[in-house]
Formats: sequence, C-alpha cells, structure tokens
Amino acid sequence: MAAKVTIADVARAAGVSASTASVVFSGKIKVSDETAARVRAAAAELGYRGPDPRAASLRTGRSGIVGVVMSSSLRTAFLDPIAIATMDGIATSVAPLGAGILLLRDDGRTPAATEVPLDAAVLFGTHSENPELVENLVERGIPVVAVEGDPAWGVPVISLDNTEAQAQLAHHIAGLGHRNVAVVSLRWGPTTEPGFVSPASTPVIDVTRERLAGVREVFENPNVFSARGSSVDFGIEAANAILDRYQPTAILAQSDLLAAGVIRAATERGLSVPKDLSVTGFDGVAVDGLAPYQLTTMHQPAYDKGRAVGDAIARLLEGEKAPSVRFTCTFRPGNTTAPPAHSSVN
Amino acid sequence: MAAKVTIADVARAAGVSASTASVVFSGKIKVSDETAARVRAAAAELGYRGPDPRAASLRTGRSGIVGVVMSSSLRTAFLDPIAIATMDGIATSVAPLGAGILLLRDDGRTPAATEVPLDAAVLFGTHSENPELVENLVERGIPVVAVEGDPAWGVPVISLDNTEAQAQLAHHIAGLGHRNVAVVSLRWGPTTEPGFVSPASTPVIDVTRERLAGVREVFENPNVFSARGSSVDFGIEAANAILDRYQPTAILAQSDLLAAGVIRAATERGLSVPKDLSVTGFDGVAVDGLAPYQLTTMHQPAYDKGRAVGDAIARLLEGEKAPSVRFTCTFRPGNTTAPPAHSSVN
DNA sequence: TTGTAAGCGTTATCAG
DNA sequence: CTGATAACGCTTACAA
Repeated sequence: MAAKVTIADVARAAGVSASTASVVFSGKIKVSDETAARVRAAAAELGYRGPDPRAASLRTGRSGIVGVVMSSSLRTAFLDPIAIATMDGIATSVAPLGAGILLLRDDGRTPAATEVPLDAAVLFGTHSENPELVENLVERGIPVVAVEGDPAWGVPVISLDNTEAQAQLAHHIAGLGHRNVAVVSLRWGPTTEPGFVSPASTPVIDVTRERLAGVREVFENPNVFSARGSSVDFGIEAANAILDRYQPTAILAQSDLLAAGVIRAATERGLSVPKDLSVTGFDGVAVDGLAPYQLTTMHQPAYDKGRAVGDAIARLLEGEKAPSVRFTCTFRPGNTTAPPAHSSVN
Repeated sequence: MAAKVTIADVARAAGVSASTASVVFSGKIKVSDETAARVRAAAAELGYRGPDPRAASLRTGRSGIVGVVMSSSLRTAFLDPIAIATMDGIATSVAPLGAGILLLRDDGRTPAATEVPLDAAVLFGTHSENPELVENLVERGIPVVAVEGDPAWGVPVISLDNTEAQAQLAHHIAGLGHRNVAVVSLRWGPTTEPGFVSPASTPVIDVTRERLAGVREVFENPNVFSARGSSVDFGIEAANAILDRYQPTAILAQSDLLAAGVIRAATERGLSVPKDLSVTGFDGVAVDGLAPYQLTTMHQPAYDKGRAVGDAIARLLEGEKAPSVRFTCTFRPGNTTAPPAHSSVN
C-alpha cells in the first residue's frame, strides 16, 4: 500500500520528463526504444499501473463512458429480449470508440446522468416525462441519441416503422378472411394497469400507440387488452381475459412474448392454433420454448438499431450531425395464422 | 454554443470566489442564502449546468461508477434471469453510494476496466482466466468483489452453497425412491460443446462443478448431459438426448430454465410429469410460461447476492475489510417430483 | 526524439 | 460564512 505513484514519479525514476513518460504509455508519439524501456522498467519497479483514468479524462475530455438512461428497473428492462439485443448492439458499436455502457435511470435511483463523466447518452425507451434531462445534457455538450422516443427534442432518434409493420400484419390477417380480431397491446402508459381499453383512448407510450395505429388502419374497432408488459405470462393473462369475453378468430399481440402467451392460453382452452385462432406477434425474437409453433410476426432489427445508436454517437462525437434513422421491420410468416374456421368453435 | 462556462466564470459573474460557488453547488458547507441565490442566478444567466463530473472526479477521487466485468456478451449474460436479478441487486445497492453500473467485458471488446474511472469493480462469473486484471485493479487501489468466483484472489466472494443445495435436491429425489437419475448440467467450460460427459470429467466452471458435486454425493454415477447454457430450449435439447438413450425416473437440472425445457420435452414425448418423470430445477426463478407446473427447486437469493456485493463495496470504499459471504438456498417443493412409477412407461 | 510549460475544472484546507 | 491557495494526475502544443 505505498502512497499513490504518479507518472511524474515514474518519469523521475526513469530520468525523463513527465511528458515523455506519458507518451510511452499512450503510444501517440514515437519514443526511442531505449527510453521507452527505461520508462517501463521504472513503472514496473514502482508498481505504476498506467495513467489514472480520472486525470486522463479531465485532460482529454473523454471518459470512455456512454450512459444508457432507462425509465424502468434493470430487472424490468432486461425482461425484454428486444431491449437486450438493442443494448448488445449499442455495446458492440460503442466498443470501437473505446467506450462502455453505464446503466442509468432517470428517477433519481441512480446517479443523475449529469453527475457522471459521460461522453454521450442514450435515451432508452420513452422519456417524454423528462425533457429537462435532455436539455441539460445537450447544454453540457454531451451528445444524446434516443431509441424509440419523441423526435421533438431535436436529438437523433433511432426507431422503427411500427405503424406500417403492424398494419402489414393486420393486412395479412384481414387477407386471410378474419373480421373479428382482438389486440393484446403493450403497456398503455408508464403506470397503467392492465385491462381492456376504450376505443377512444390513445396509448401514452410511443411504441404501443404506433403499433395500435397500424391495426386500426385495417380493423375499425378491435377489442384491445393492454397488458402489464411484455412477457408470456402477461400474454396468457390478456388472452384469457379476451377469450372469456369475446370470440375473435385472430389475436394480434404487440410482442412475440405476448403472442406466445396467447398461444399458450388458447391451446390450454382447447383452441387449436391456427385453426381456431390465428395469432401474430411482433419483434421476431426466438421465444424460448415456443416450439413447435413458429410465430407469424414482424422481425425488427433490434441489434442493428443498437448499432445505429453507436454510429450516431460516433458521428456526434466528431462534431458532425447525426440523422435520425427509421428501421424497417420484415414480415416473417409462421404457422400461427390461417383462414378463420367457418363456424366458431364455441 | 457559447464557449465552455466554468465555475470560475459563474463565481466572477456572481462576485464571489470559485470556492464559494463550488460550495453552493455541492451544498457541503453553509452559504448565506443571499450569496447562494446570487451564484445560482449567475449560473442560470450563463447557462452553467453544474460542476463538470470529470474535474470533480479527479479532485474527489470518486467517479460514481462501479464496473461489472462479465466474461460473456451482454446478450448471453442477460439471458439468465439470475444474472439479471443479481445485477439488479448490485445496481440497487450501489445507488446509495451514488454509483451506477458500467458494463465491462474482460476480453478487449470493451474498454479495459483499467482505462475507465472506476470506484470499484465487480467480477461477475468465472474469471479464473484472468488473474492479472484482478491484480491490476487491486494495485490501483480499486476495491474488487467477486460473484461466484475463485476465492483465491484474496477478494471478497459472494457465493452460494451450491453443493449443499443441490445435494438437498438429490436427497429429496432419493428419498422419493428414485435410483435411476440423470443430470442436465450448465456449461462445462467457457467454450465447451453440449453433450454427455464422462463420469471422470470435472467441470471447469465453478457453479457447474459445485452443483454436480452435490448430486454425486447422493447418486453414484448419474448420466450427465452438459447443456449449451441455461435456457428452456437447451433444456429441451438435453432432455431429448437423455431420453433417447436412457430411461431415468428423474432428471435433475442445474437451472430452472433447463428444468422447464426438460418438462417440455418430456410431456411432448407423452411422459407425464411427475408421474413418469420427476424433474428438479435450481434457482427458484419464475419461469415465464411454465404454469401449471411448479418446479421443485432450490431458491437462490440472487437479488440479495447483488445487494451483498454493494455492501461489500461500500465497506471496501470506507477502507474497511469486507468478508466473503456464502448465501444459503432454500428448498422449494413444487409439483414436479413424485415417487417413481413401478414400471417403466416405455 | 525529448523537455518545458500551461493548463483541464474542480474542491479541500485553512486562514480571515 | 467567505476567500486565497494549492493541488488532483495527466496530456499536448510548442520549443529545443
């Protein structure tokens, strides 16, 4: 536990100046092999482990940290495979920038994004609640990129063609002849309870709203059950509520996890999928344990979305403008949709 | 985009010294309301958003960042609900320290843990491969805590009574009268392919080894299939391989996810659980969509393990010693185990 | 190729 | 309660 040894100590021991020693470690300028060796030897001798990142980051203005601001707990956020894939994409794409991912929440339960040495910040999910955060970050000169948020903030937004994609699924269902469909939606608002929602109501959460709009382009007035979130169990809950009350020939779920739950609930009631009930998902993730069903769904390029975030950050860090990017989902037919049976099973 | 405004600018504008202005923002020392107001007004005027975290962290020696070093990709790590719960616990317990979680890997695909301003580091999973990292961190005076690792490094380890817990499950199965059991294990080594393993082989990964030892305390020579990792689908794969070759009356899976896959595979083959096949898990997580089965399993306090990590960090940061902690799993009986049928179904 | 000088923006300490 | 002073440990023009 010797007192802290600094680069100056190393330089002194090696008989060179601090700047030379610094350069030996950063490798940014050529140093004669001989002096470099001397510096390294001195460092080893003194137990110097390389520059202190704190001091380096003050000097260079870079910390190697990209903050990802989420609006929910870690546990909740990472329940969603899409969130994980996106994060993975972000992590991968910022790695070449020499950066890592710092998990932050915007509710005061973690250090504020403004109290941590960030090189850039990613707004993950809906943050419409908290425009001051964005403003603060931007005024500090910290590049900000949003995933699936409100483009109004003037920051680049990496998003999806949610409405069009969901409409495509709805058209597929309509084309098969279905007229009587129901929707299992994602969370309506940040704190909304699950349940049926009135046709007049509009979802607060962007993704929910956009996807629902896609269904409504095709089906006038579907019954909508807003789930507690995206999971198989919530899908089961929603499907049971729907099937207790209505006899739709198709259910459009706003996520694959929810769809898997719908299938589970339907088959447990003795309904055959897709003969008695067609089911569609959204996301195109591999739902663990769903086999032998293959969901008819829209695949979203979550990982690529994450990579786009990193690209945008890189651009912003260079002082360039970064454009918003809207990714396109692709239709993935499975074996969970079919024309409706002529008569209701009931 | 005015040039960067510093606390000195604010102080000057407010007609006070920089130190006074600093104290207004940190709140660590009393300042007269009047001067405080003047400083704040000046800050607002100039668009000063508070101290630069980089400079503050150099000066104070604290960055508010706890690094979590994982050995796999984000995607892989977060597939496991236990990992998520543990991370959640860590995030929660370091929050009061004013810290957030920085996701790091030890394979050069993210900034090295040594290049980032960490207040502390958590080694997540097996890091036996990389003792230099630990050494480097420790020499820098950065507190290190390990989750489920090798206690040999001299850092506190937060772990589980894996062997005893698994043995408890094995005794439960033996007590029901089972004599012919098989095991679905977690990954054998960091890069091992799935498959049956020879009785002589010992797992490289700590958790796998410890849990297997628990089974072997009770059952001499079970057939062991090492899965590709912890997921329902890998469990299905493993169970099918086992049931193709053997007729065990019970399968002990090393995770709940694997156990869920075993159940799925078994029921798809027409075996009834638990009548024809008893199945146990490990972890005690709520497996999404497993209902109506309730796994007989050991519950591990993953979240609390995470909290213990935070506690250890807090202690280390105070300069105290932090003890290693070994958590105890609790038996959770479900409806997936029963005495073996008198004759094989086959 | 190496050294000199000048901060990066803050905050702890201590005196007033 | 406020101010002066001195670091925190490093990097980077620029000069030699």
